[in-house]
Amino acid sequence: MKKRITLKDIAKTFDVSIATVSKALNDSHEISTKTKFKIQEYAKSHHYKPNVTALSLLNKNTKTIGVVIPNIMNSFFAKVFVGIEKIASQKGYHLVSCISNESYEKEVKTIDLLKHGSLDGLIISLAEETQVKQNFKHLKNTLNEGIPIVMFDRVSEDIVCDKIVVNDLESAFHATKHLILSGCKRVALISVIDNLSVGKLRVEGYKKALQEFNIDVEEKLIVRIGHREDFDTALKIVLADKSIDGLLCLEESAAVNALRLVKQMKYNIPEEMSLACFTNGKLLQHVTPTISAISQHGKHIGETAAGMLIERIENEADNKPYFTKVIKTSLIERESTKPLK
Amino acid sequence: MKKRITLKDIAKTFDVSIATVSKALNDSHEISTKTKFKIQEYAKSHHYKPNVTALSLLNKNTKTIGVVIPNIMNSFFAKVFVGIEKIASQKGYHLVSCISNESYEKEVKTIDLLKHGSLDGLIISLAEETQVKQNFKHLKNTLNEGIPIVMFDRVSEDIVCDKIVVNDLESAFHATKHLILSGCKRVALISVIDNLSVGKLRVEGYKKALQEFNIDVEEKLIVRIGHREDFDTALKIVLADKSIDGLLCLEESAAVNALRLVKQMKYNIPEEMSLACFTNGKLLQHVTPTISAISQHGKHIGETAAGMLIERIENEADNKPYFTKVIKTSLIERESTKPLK
DNA sequence: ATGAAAGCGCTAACAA
DNA sequence: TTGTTAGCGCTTTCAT
Repeated sequence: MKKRITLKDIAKTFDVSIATVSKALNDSHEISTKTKFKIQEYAKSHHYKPNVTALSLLNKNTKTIGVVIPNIMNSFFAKVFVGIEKIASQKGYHLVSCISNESYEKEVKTIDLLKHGSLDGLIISLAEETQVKQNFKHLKNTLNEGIPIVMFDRVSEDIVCDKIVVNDLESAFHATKHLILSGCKRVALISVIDNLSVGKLRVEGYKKALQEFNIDVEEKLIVRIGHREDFDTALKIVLADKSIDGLLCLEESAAVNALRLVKQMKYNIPEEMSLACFTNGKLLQHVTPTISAISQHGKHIGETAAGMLIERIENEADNKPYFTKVIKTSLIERESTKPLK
Repeated sequence: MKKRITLKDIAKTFDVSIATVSKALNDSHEISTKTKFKIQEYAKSHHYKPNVTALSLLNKNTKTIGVVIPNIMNSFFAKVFVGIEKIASQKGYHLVSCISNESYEKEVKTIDLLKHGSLDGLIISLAEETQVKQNFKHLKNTLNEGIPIVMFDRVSEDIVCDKIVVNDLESAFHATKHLILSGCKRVALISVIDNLSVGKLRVEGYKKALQEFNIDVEEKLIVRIGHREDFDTALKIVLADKSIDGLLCLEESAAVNALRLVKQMKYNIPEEMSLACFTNGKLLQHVTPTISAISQHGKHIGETAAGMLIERIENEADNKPYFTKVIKTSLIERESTKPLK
């Protein structure tokens, strides 16, 4: 291992003090032009670069942001990550990333590991298990140590920090309303994320829309499917009720699976069965028929999150009040829903 | 910002030296049981955790691996990332990740930034632009500074380090052979990645298979489509030749797009037109008909890469010869190809 | 059993 | 204009 060159090495070469070299390289006016020149030349030709660890220790900042994401194979989170990465790298921050895999333990472990001196801030969307457990000590500790946090999507009211969410309730309200206005008489809701804050909000929005049209909320039309249960079986039971003519799925994979089943059952889509879902992933544009979706603008969420966090990190002193930013979703109409007249 | 507690603080509390506290917390036998006990208790109750930056500076390691990936929205790279993350976190390493976005400049910039003291090793798949430019100074410098690199998938012979690739040539050979054996008379190849090392190898494999069956290689059946060109137009021109009855696509998105066009043209799939492609993403299982694919086992590649790198980092002294590991792909047959008799 | 001192690589206040 | 010193938080010899 060829050792990297340090200030000390340069100092020895020119028989000057380390401080002189430091100042010369920082172009200090205290140093003579001649000395500066020769030192800078030498440093450049020897590829001197300051050791960032030493600088971190000195400045107590690491120009590093931690990103904790439940699952990178989920297109929403992947998009958010892209957004975060874009802004962070623009502003000269590194990303230390962890995939919590929906596990509380992994989330806690990483954050614990990260927060001790290697992190200026944290961006996180809670693991499912964490939202179930409702145990947020690890995050509260992090905040207590002065490390700012920005939460997105899966957030918790218990944690006082900046947040970015979409208007889940309103989006579900809007999508349900759209289904009804397009002619659906009985809309069922399919949730495999009833453990999540966002899942619950979406159910609320669905109910609200029904109420607006004076349609009774039937609990049996709200299908909550756990990880252990068999999705196909659960859905088939519901679809035994032939009067159902609309499906609101709370995320992408449920929609794609539901589509497969509905096609199997020989429904005409969208005439006899309409489908809409949350999260606008690639899949939805490529299945047949294509599925209408609520886009959460993941990349934008990521960019906003990184922006807010870096703002917070670099203007710590300001002590601005914490803020929750709501990103508006958009409904993208495709073949699985009837157009409004 | 509540300051984190340091050894100094503890030392002051008990009126002992910093060294004593350090030893006590490391359970040194040099320290009396009594002293150790009270110091450890105090540290625990005050949530003392050593500052990792200070330790990094001291130990010259950061327990951090850099990961440079061209595009995280690509399911192959996402899978690799998951694999890397799994092993790295198991072994106590953090991941600093960068999305190069296929840009040479971004790749160079990040690596330059990262390598100065904040990285024990690097895992990278080259950006497209880097493979075009064939300029690898940034990587050679990194190696020269003693930072080990593991390259995967898009590698270069110019860089002497550990590598992980799939048997691209052989896989294309096998897939083409499969198409021919299943009855295809004229197989075309669609590449939107002809700039990449892997793209070139796959073309070789395709040619080799034709030769094995004494079929003339027709250059016009090898369709190379650049980013600027319109995929649909280019493909339609080729498909004007109605005798083509098989398509080997070098990656997922080309296959999905080709499928769409072929369906538009009212071909029966797979009878009149068979389709197979590289990279086994989710999309392929959800389109109609489903598309046969060559799985590169991305997660396994990631796991292997992380394993090799950490091995290298932790046993630097061993100076083992560099090694290129070849991961065997598997062909997953779906509806877009005819079964072999 | 405990402490002093040096050092990891760097910056900055203060001296010379 | 240059150098000395102290210090960021920690470990590790080498005294005591």
